[in-house]
Amino acid sequence: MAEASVQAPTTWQTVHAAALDRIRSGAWPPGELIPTEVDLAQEFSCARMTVSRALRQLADDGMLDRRRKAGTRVATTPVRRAMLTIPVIRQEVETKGASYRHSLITQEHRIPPNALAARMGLAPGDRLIYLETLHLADGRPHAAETRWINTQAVPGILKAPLDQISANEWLVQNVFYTRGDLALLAEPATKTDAAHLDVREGSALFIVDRLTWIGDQPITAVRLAYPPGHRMTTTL
Amino acid sequence: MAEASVQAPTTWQTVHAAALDRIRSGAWPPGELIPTEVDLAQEFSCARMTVSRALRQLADDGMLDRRRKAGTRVATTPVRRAMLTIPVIRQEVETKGASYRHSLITQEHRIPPNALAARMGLAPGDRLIYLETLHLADGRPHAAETRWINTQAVPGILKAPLDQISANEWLVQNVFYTRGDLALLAEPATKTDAAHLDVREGSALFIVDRLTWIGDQPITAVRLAYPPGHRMTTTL
DNA sequence: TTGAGTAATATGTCTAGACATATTGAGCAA
DNA sequence: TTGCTCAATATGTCTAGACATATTACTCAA
Repeated sequence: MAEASVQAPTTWQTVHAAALDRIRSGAWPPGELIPTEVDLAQEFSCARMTVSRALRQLADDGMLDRRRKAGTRVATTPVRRAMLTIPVIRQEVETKGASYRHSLITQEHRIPPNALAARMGLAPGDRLIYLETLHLADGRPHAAETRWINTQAVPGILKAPLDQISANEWLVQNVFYTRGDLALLAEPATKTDAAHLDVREGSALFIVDRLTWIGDQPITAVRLAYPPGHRMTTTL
Repeated sequence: MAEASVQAPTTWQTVHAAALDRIRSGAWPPGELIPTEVDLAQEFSCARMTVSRALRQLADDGMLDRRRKAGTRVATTPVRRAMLTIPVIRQEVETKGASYRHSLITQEHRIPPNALAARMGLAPGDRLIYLETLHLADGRPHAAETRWINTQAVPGILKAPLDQISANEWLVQNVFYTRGDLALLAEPATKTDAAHLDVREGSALFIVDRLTWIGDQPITAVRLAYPPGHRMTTTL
């Protein structure tokens, strides 16, 4: 029941693949101006929008630089961009096949250190919720969390049973942030870290530092400390 | 010369913004099925493709899950994805306003450790180029690089003057990889790290571990060690 | 020579209609 | 009940033409 070979329609994926191939093979070197959408549409016998869709995708992925009138160029620094997914910790643990549990160590109202208050744009003297939580995978320490929450931005948190649902999860489920700053770094374990994670003081910890906002209102500042051996991985 | 207020055309950005607002405000809760493209097109008095463009953008950003026939739902786990840009180290240094320099410490052919050979899928006994490079910002250590290069995949590297141009830069300019695995972690400084970076042995270093491929051929494996205090930052 | 004004041009987007494709769910048969 | 078939449906994509917009390149006057 073989169909006669009909002229297969050109999809944007076809153009995308062809263009990517030309970039990779060096036919279109970095910095080079590539043919216009109209030319490519003619070459591939398709509509200009089809080409546009393909090139936009490549531009989104950082392979091309596009500017009106100026045309489309191959990116000079082939952008090496990595997508890191920042999971809810429960998921992070459970996708490893381990069982998740968390334990609330400290919960109190406290005035944040000046540096943090400044970073969050708070008036001096403003109190925040301060939480210390230990996340466990199969009963073993997975990460130690230190968190400050701005109750003015998230009043609902005051009624949340944070010993049952972690602040991490509660916030993800209840609050959409509009902006977040993320920093990854290494730090030696403090005495507290060492006690929580059951490692020696001064051990090299992997730290995820995050500050999230709704508009210009700070919601929460988190420091997640992972014990030695933890790897945050991704594919480029 | 004020124009009479003409019916402004609805752009996909309008729909995008409106949809995002509904998601954030909770009008479209997580997991909820949102109206179909046809309905939204009617609501916003625009073509279906305009709505489609807007929703596709939101889906790309992880805010929506779309499936044919099943419809479009608000993502239950609002994927928090961070884009990390992995810069060429020269750029990383120069955007800080510092002057870049690198120094080649070791360059030799060597048989890689078994673990690495396995990870790269090499036959036992295959030799690679082994490089130790120190990257300097304003003359001070910025990062210590340990790199293995597969000459079979990149024969051109043999002719590159690696004391003048860093392997990092040479590879970025000359080789397109098709896939890369990236890991971020913390490690205590080895004796070698300590000497290169001028820190105490055992200090908490931020490590970027990368393995890149062309098709199924491994190109290079890199370990970049950053001294304490280094932060890799991004915005979500 | 310089600067202002203008035409040319490549990308960005919208439209309206059409067909493709995956998936669901209903109806029917074993 | 279980499994199969088929119609319904929402998204995915293509087309052809039109207008919008940013930016370059050119022209001409001060």
